[in-house]
Amino acid sequence: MGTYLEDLNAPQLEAVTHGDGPLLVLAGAGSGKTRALTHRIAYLIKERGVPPWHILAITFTNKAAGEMRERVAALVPELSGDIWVATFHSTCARILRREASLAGRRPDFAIFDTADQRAVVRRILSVLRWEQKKFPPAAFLAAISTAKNEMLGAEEFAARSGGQRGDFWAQRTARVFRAYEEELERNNALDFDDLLVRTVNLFESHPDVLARYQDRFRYILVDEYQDTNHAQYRLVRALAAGHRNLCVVGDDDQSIYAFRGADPRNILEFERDYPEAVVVKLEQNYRSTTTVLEAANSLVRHNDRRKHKHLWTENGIGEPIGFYQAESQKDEAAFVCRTLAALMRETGELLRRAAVLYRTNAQSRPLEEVLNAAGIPYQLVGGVRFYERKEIKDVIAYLRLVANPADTISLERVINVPRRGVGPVTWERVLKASAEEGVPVAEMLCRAGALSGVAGKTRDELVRLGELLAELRQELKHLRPQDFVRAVCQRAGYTEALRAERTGEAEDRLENLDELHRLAAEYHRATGEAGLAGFLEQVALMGDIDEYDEGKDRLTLMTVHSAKGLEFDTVFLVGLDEGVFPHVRSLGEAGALEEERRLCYVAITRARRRLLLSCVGRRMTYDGQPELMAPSRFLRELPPGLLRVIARPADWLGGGGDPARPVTVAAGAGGGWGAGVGLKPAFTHRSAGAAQPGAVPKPGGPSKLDAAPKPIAAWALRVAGDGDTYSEGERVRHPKFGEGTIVRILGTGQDAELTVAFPGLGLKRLLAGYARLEKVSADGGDG
DNA sequence: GTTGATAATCTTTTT
DNA sequence: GATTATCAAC
Repeated sequence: MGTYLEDLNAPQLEAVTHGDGPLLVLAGAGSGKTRALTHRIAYLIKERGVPPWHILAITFTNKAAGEMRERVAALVPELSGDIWVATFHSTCARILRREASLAGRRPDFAIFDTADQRAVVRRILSVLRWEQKKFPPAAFLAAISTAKNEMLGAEEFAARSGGQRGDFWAQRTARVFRAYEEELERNNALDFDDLLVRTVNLFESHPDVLARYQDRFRYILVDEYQDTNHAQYRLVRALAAGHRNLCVVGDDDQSIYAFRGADPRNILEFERDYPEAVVVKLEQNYRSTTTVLEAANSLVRHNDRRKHKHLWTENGIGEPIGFYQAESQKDEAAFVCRTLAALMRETGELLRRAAVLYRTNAQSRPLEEVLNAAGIPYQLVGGVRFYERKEIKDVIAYLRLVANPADTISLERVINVPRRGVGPVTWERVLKASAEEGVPVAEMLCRAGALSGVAGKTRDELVRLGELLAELRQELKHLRPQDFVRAVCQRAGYTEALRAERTGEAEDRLENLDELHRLAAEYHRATGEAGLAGFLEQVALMGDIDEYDEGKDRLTLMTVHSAKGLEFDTVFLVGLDEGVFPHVRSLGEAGALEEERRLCYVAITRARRRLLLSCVGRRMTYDGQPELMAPSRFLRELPPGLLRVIARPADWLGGGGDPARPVTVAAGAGGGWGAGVGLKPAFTHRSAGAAQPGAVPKPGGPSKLDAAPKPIAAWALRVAGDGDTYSEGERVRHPKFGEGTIVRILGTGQDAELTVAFPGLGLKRLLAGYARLEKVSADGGDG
C-alpha cells in the first residue's frame, strides 16, 4: 500500500491509484496529476497483475506521451509488453489503418495538416470563382472543423443550414464543406478531425470492431480531460463502455483549447454517464511557492465561470514576483538575459530549469536575437517548426506522393520544385486530364506526353518525375524510410538545385535535409518499419521533433499553450500587454477573455520558485509606427503585495544593493500606469529567502539561494562583466563570424548596439554587452 | 506560358 | 517581417 506514493505523501492520491471503476480526478495545477496517473498504471501492473497491453493511456501531446512512457518504465523496470500511450490523434490513426487493412481497404491514407486543408479550400474557392478576400479560407475551415467536432457530416450540415433559410454564410459553408469532403476523398486523405470522427463512426456503427478494442483496452486513462472535444468524448465513452475502468484527470481552470473545440460539457457529462463515478479532488499543490500560487489564485478568481477550487501548498513563501516594465521588446529580452545572468551568478541556476513563455509565436523573434547576441543557448519549442520549413515540406510532399499518388496537394507543391517549367496553366491541364481519366495525378505525369499543349522540356521533365515516383512506389515494401528520403532528394534533382544556389541559406536547407534523413533512420530503428506510412503519420501528427535534450543546458522558449503540463524553476512571462495577453481577438467576448485568463493562470503555475513578469508598453506595427499599449489587465488582478518592481535588471537579487530594499523607481513610469495599477513597493520578502521552512520543495537538495556558488558559465560572466568600450572603425573578432569592422555604434557602454561588417557575411547588429567580441589589436590578442 | 519583381495585406493558441 | 496578389518582361 502506498508504495508508489512516498514522494507525494498524499493519502487522497491513493484514491486515484487504487480506485476502481469510473474515476473523475479534478486536479489543480501542480497537484501531481500526471504523476498520479503514472502511479496508477504502475499499481495496476505490479499489484493488480494487469497485463500492460490492457492499458490505454491518452495524453494531449506526443511529448507528454513520451514522458509518461518513461516514467512508467522507471516505476516498473520489469515491464514486459507495451502500454499504449499516445495522443488521441495517433491512437485513431493507428486504429484506422489497422481496421482498413483488416477490411481489405487501402490503409495508406494521407493525413492533411492545416496548410494542406487551406490549400484544398483555396482550390475550391478558385473553382467556384469566389474571391479569397471576401471568403477567407480560414473562416470556412473553422466552421467545418466545428461541425466535424460535433460529429456533423457535410450533408447533415447542409440540411441543418438549409433549414435556416436565407443564411448566406451557412449555405456557402455547406457548399465548401461538401466540396472539401469530396476533395479529401479524391486525395485519399483525412484531416485531423477526420481521424477522430472516422474512428468514432467506425465504433458506433460496427459493434464487433468496438468489442475487440473494448476487450483489449480494459483500463483507460485520459490526461488533460478538460481539453477534449466532443468527438474525443464520444470515443472515450465508446471504448470505456465495456469495462468502465476509466480514469480521467482534468482541471477546468486550465482549459485553454476552446478554440479547437474543447468542451467543458465533457466533465459534466462524465458524471452523468457514470453515476457511480468516484470524484477525487486534488487541491494541494506540490510545485510552487505560496507566492506563485497566491498570484495564480488571485488571477483566476476573476473568472466567473468556474468550479470553486482553492489551491494551497505547504511550500514556503519563496521569492516575490518580479515585474519589469520594458521600453521595447529588445529591452525586455535584455532584461531576461541579464536577470538570468544574475541568477546564475547568485544561485547557480541552470538554464534548462528556466523558461521564457509568451502568448504568440511571433514574440520569440526579438528574444532570439538578443539571446543569440548574448550567446545564451536556448531551445525554441514550436514556432517555425522543423516540419514546416520549406525544404522539409517539399521533400515530405515527394514522399507523400510516393505513398499516395492521388495526393494532388503535395504534387501541386512540388511539381515545379525544382523548376520544371510548369506554371498554373500546365498544372490545370494535368489536373483536368487526371480527373477525366480517373487516374491519380502522380500517375498521370507518366502520360504527360499525351497532354495537349504540354511539350518539349516540360513534357520530358514531367514524365521523368512520374516515372521516378512510380519506381519508388514499387519499392514501398522493401526500402527503409531514410532510403526514400535520400532517393527523392537526389533523383528529383532537389539537392542538386540547392547546391547550385551556393548561398548560406541553401547550406542550411541541405543540413535540414540531412536532419530529415537522420530522423527517418531513427524512426526506422525504433519501429523496424519499411515503407513510408508510419513515418509520414508521425511527421503529420508530431508538432515538433523531439529535440528533448535534457543533457544540454539550454533556456526554453515557447508559447504558454506549449508549456502546459511542464514546470520550471524560473519562469519569465513576457509581453503582458493589453492586446497581446490578453490577445486583441479575445477582448470582445467574455468567454474568450476568461480563456485568456486561464491561459495566464497556466503560465503562472508553471513556475516552481521564481516568476518574472514583464510588459513592453509599445509595439511596432508593420509599417514601423510604434503603437502604445496599456499593461495587461491581468497584472492588475495579481495581489500588489506579491510583486516587486524591478527598475533595472541588475536589481533583481540585490545586484550589489541590499536585497531586502524594495525598488520603487519604475512604479510610476510609463503612461499613466503606476497609479492606476496600484503597484506599491510593499514587498517585504527577503529575496535571499534564508531558511524559510519548506520554501524549497526540492528533496534532499540544499536550499537554492544560500547554496554555495557554483561554477559560472562563461556567458554569465560576460553579461555581468564590465566589458570594453568600442569605437567606430575598430577591428573586432566574433567567435562565429570572424573578424570584422565596427561601422556604427548606437547607445553607450554595455547597452550599445554595434553594427559590424564581416567580410563575406555582411552587416551584423550586435549588443556590446553580450556579443563575444574581442578586439583585434597589434598583438593579435587571442586571449 | 512562365518567371521575376513589386505591391498589398494581416498577424493566436495546436493535434 | 513574411507571405501572397498583381503586373510586366522573357
